[in-house]
Amino acid sequence: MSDAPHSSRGRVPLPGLMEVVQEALFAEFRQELVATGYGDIRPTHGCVFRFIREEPLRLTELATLAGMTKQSIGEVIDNLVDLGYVKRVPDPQDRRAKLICLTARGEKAQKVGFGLFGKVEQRWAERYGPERFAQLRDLLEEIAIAESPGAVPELVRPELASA
Amino acid sequence: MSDAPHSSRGRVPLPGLMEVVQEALFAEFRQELVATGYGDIRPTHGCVFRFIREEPLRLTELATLAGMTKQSIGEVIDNLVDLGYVKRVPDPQDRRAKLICLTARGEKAQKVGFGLFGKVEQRWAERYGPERFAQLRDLLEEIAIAESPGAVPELVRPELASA
DNA sequence: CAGCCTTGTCAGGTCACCTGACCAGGCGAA
DNA sequence: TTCGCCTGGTCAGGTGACCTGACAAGGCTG
Repeated sequence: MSDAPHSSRGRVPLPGLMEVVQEALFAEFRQELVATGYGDIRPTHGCVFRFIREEPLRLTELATLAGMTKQSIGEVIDNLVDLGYVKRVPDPQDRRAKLICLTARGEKAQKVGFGLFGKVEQRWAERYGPERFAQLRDLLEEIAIAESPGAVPELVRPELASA
Repeated sequence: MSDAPHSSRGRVPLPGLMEVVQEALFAEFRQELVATGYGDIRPTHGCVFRFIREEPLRLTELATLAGMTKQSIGEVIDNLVDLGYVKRVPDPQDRRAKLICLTARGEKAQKVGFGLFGKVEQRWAERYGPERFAQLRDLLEEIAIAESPGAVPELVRPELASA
């Protein structure tokens, strides 16, 4: 009782707080995605859509970028192939390798998805104050780069975020 | 190219950003926890430690608070019983029910855990600027309450956060 | 062309959840 | 008081998203 606003006692642990906010944000995105007709895209699929751009990537490269094993990424890709969002194309440079490419449907979905991230974020910015929200994002970006170098390739390789 | 700092293009999607920050924060907590000798406490166990205070709770109440099924919470409790952090005590009020109580070891672990959350947060605050960091927390709290009423019982029932 | 490294796949395991079925015990109405 | 219904907890089994280990097909270097 009579805790100062930012004292150490009586505070909700920050990780839990971040988790509920992140979940709410993602849920709103997900809802939009479903409403747009892409309900078959699950959160796990993000690890593929995030990284493939103009030039396709190999499964192994994708695994490294996503910080997952080849097997796990392979399973996600199997799934996306079944759904018609990506295809495996034999790599002309190396007969062992396969290039993972977005199909036309996949490219469209990716564009829609990135657009919805922006839309939801803008909505939240208006809801909670553009200035404060911009500060939130700036600090989060700063922390992300400082704490997890390499975990945010889009920040290190900005060409990845150009979609 | 020549994007304004906060334009909609070329931005890392916010949910991903939050995820890496949250993960880094939690990893630092986890590391401290291990270093303090509580390496056998896994992230899943949080759903029990978070909610039990002076008066013990029933499994069902715990499940509701945690937003999980009775079965899932039951499994977590089984595990914590094996580790010696909690015990099941028959409820004198209702012979069907069992009260979930922290053992002495469990209470100590809980106290240490909450302390470490505070410690890590304070370290981050110093690292990134106490003012900015306090603003971050404030906005996150505001958003959490607004977006997920009920998902942060500690904010709604502040007595839960008094440890 | 022999031996080693890389690419992707197959098989199987784990962890953190879930649903469905069920029993023991409480409780209100007949 | 006892019958039928509701509730607390457990047992059994399933799923999704990862993991490790083993391996064949193909490239690369001496």
